Amino acid sequence: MAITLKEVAERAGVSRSAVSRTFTDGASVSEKMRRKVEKAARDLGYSPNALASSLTTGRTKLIGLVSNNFHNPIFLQVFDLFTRGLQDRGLRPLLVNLSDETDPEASVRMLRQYSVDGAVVASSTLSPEFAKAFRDAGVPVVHSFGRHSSTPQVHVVGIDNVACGRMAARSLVARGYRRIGFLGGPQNATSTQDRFAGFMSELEGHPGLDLSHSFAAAYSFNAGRAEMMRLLRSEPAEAYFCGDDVLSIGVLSAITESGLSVPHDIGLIGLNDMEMAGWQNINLTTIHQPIRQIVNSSIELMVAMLDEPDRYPEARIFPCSIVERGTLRPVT
Amino acid sequence: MAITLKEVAERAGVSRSAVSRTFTDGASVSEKMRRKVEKAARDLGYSPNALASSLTTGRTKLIGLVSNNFHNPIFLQVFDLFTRGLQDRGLRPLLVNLSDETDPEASVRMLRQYSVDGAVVASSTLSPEFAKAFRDAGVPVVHSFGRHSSTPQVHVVGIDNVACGRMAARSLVARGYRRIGFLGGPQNATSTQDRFAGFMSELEGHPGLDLSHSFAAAYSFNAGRAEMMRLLRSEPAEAYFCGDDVLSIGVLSAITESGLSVPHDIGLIGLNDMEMAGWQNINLTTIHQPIRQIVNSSIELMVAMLDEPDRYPEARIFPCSIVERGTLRPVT
DNA sequence: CAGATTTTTGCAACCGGTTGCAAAGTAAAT
DNA sequence: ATTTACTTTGCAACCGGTTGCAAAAATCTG
Repeated sequence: MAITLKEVAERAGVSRSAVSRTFTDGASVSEKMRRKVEKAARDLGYSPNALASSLTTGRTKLIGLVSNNFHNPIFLQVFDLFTRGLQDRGLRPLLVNLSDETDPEASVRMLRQYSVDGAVVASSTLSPEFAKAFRDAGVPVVHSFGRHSSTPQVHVVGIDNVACGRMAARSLVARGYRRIGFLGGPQNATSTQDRFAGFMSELEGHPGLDLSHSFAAAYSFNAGRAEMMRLLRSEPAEAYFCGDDVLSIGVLSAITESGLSVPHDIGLIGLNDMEMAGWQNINLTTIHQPIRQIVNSSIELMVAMLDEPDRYPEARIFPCSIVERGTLRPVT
Repeated sequence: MAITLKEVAERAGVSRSAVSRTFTDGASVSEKMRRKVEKAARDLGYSPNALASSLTTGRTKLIGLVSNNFHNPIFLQVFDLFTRGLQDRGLRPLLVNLSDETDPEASVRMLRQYSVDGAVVASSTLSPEFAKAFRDAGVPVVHSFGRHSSTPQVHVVGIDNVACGRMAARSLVARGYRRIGFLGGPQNATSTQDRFAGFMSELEGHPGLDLSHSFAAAYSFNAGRAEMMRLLRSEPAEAYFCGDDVLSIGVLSAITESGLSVPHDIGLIGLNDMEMAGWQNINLTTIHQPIRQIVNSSIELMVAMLDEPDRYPEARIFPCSIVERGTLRPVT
């Protein structure tokens, strides 16, 4: 077993409180005492037990990092940014993989058992109610990549997917496309729904367009490719707004495999601007989602909430912008 | 604050031990008592504090998941498999992102403070000494994707990178390539070193070959592309064994951008068989690394070690195999 | 039904820390 | 040298559980 406070105290010939205090900053300890204790601690190789102290302080510095996006490459970056950002602030990410779980109950219970100081729900597909379950259980929560709302029930950090849908629509119209398709991710994902709604509402304002839409089974290469293959069997649209980049790349693959070319035969615009979209052999025109800012802002909010748990729920929405690459024809 | 054992005990009119026992399986409690306690617990919404109990039981069910590979897409799958596998066994992954950290000391200390039951080091670039530091600190550890050794100091699960290098070499020779290059990942990564050693040792047995080698700055698209661009400025080899798939894809991009074609002008073989390698617009010939088995086996080993911490260190090496796709010319 | 055996329960100490409070020690002020 | 004010230290209770042990209750035997 590891060295305990008591052993250090005995070795240094002081009380247990004295040892505790030298390892608590802001506590009252004389220089002489501190040196004595630190020496003993060093000799013994002592390091304080964070969990035992959490019992009395009520703080574990554990943060639940809850996600169901373990298949989309952008989430590797998301995890990278979250773990580094949290670590830099002395917080520890306890990772929860929801896979197909949609019921928050089990995760909430588990995170409460481990007394996490807070939870970050990082998902563009889960509903606001999912995140709310954490709040209701008394766990401070921020929903990253969550659904935009002007009156959120929990802290939300992300983008306005409806506005993104509109932006994509405008850019297709501006390029003179008339037969326009929406090829979304899974239909039950909030991000899909919002992008779809924004896209369609913008296009409704433009008469004479020929609109269509369909949904892929997942945000994945294979789902995008399969759905595009299906669309190619009848007459496809002139241009598609795809649910996200990885879906777009599958679509791209399907199109070129069929002997058609992009953007000559079919135009394509994605969303996310993942690293791969910029690879020269993909070169996807897409809408940039400012991931780094979203993650950092989420962490800031989380940290703020640790001091002020009842902070009024806030939505932090970051603007997106189109990154012009090679999968849409130029503006006429 | 959350409901405590004591409150449940008072409500049920029984002792605290009784409550504790109903939530500890294998403890002696009568049916009547159990029902009484469970009712009270339900009424109050009680769930036991895992960390408080860890104080006496000495088990937290926390497992440190330590990695420095937050840029290689295959690690998203690795994290997915690890988190799910651990969760399924009632264990909780505490994620540690090393980024450029190569000194284990800080991570070891941190994980000890949180009393993790064990640690998984998931990295193909860190040295065996890194993992050993955990063992030396009394933290049961398994090194996944670590360097193969017949006398390992800690449990290692992965592949034999030397053998993979040889396998790649043989396949290039069999296809009649004579001017052959090794284009590795970062030179200080153990996986790079081993693949290089195996590759070269095999080729040395074949006289009359023209060998070359170089190393990319990282296992990344951009590093691969940049290094290939450089090689293309003088006379490139006929075929390359690339450090890994994501590197290969960058190399592929550089080649086609230069107006050359694969495998007509230059052949390419990667390593990992990541999902992307199978995408029809990439179609990379590569060596398959059985990630799922490696992760599952690592978890099994970890679980075994929880009961038997002094288990003799074991190396579990899984065979790799070539996946033939479209970036090498056919065997002559 | 008494006695022996087994099961269930509560007491109290413990896990590794923290912290309010009062006593002891130091330094400053008179 | 006293008094006053402030700092440092230790005591003891507490955080939320677990567990060995012995007493109490239930069950089994003959």
